[in-house]
This record gives sequence, structure tokens and C-alpha cells, in this order.
Amino acid sequence: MDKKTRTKLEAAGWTSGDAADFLDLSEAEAAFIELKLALAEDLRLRRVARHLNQTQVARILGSSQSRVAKMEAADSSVSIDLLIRSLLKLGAARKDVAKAVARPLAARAI
Amino acid sequence: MDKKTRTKLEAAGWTSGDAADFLDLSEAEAAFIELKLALAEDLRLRRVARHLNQTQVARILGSSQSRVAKMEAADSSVSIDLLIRSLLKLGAARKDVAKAVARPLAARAI
DNA sequence: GGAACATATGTCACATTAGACATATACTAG
DNA sequence: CTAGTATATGTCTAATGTGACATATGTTCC
Repeated sequence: MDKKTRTKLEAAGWTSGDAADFLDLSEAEAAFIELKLALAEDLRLRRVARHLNQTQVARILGSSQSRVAKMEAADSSVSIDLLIRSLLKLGAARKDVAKAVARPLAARAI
Repeated sequence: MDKKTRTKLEAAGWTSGDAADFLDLSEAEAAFIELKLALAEDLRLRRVARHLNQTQVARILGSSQSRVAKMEAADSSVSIDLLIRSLLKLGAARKDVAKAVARPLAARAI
């Protein structure tokens, strides 16, 4: 967010100061995407670690192969709810999900 | 899950052994609810720490007071997606969300 | 009691998400 | 090349989530 916008918003009453960070919404959006990608990646890692294919995981989750593919791709039609429910069904504990949430994304091929 | 059910399922082909844990779906459901409650609780803590009321937070989030109340109550009409997006908009970092995900629930009054 | 404020609950129209299915693409082994 | 298998993508209907609003229930101060 540029300074002009910030000033305008502050003029509108957002002057608390300790709340200035919330103004950068795009940062929140970026963090959200990253978090989702991290969960999707974790789902794939868990599946591969178990030597399962997407069809088998779909059966476990009560879903379909295509949906599992989309989950692992962090497709826009996939919610974080779904990713977390899936991880838990695959045996992850709450703290495992937390680890996945915090974990930096793996380096990606260009 | 009782032993009988497990045996039956294993007979149906679920014999991998290292995947036995996924069978307890109700455990996954319980973990999901707890996780959601933990996030909702964190949202309230963040709001209170800033001395904001629900209406003010609603403005920050681009939502309504009633929705914020429901978020904090972990209402069934509230998704984990919404809770996480809200936490991030309130300035939480990914690792803060992770902490909230892992944190045990506060003791509750009876 | 009642005014002023904060939080909770119920409902609705509209938007988004889920599972299913078909089909496309990718990779291996013969 | 061609089967066989794994993964990816597009699209449909039903289910669920969302913000908004009205209204209810606290809570505090006079």
C-alpha cells in the first residue's frame, strides 16, 4: 500500500498506529496463498510417503481422484477446510497440520 | 474404532498397517473441530488485545458484526478459510496461525 | 427502569465449494 | 505404437459458506 492511500485511510479514522499492519491486505492475501500451497504440498508428501496413488487416497477421503489432484494443485476450487480435513483423515495430528502451515514452501522448478 | 471393525476393514483390503490410523474418522472430525475452535479463540484474543469491538473488526475484515460474532463462536456457518483469512488480515503471520492451530484449547467454564 | 453500547442469533439472496464424471495428458513397459 | 496406469483439467448439480440485515440478549451507567 502506498503512502497516499495510507494517509487517506488514517484521515478516515484509522489512526490507532498499532493496527497499521492490517492495512496491507495484499500481504495477507499472499500469506493465505502460501499457506494453502504449503498444505497442498503436505498432502502430496503424505500420500507419496505411503506409496498411495490419488485414487486410493480419494477412497480414503470419500472423494474422487480428480478432486485429490486439485487438492494437491491447490486449485482455486479447493478450500483450506478441505485440505485440513483431508490431512486429518490421512492421520495427521493437529500439530502436524500446524507444522505444515508454518513450513516454507519447497523450492520450485522454474 | 473397535477391534472388530478394524478387522473387518482389514479383511476388505485395508491391510497396509502403517495406514491403520486413518480408519478412525471420528478422531479426525474431533481434531477438525478443535482446530477450528482454537482459531476462533485466537481471533477473539487478537481482537481483545487490540481493544477493538466486533464492529470495528468487521470493518477491517470487510464483513459484519454478526459474522465476527459467529467467527468467534466457531459457528457451523464459518469456514476455517474465513478464520484464517481473518487472522491474516488482522496482522497474524503464517507462523502465528500455525501456533494457533497447534495450541490446546483454553479451559472452558462448565 | 431505561438509554447506550456490545455481543449473539436467525434468516435470506447470492457466491463459492464439493463430489462426480468425462476426457485429456504423461509416463512406462512390452 | 499401444496398453495400462497415474495424474490433470473442464464442467455439471447439489451442498455449503458469506455478508447483510433485523432482532434478541447481555452489560454498564445513570
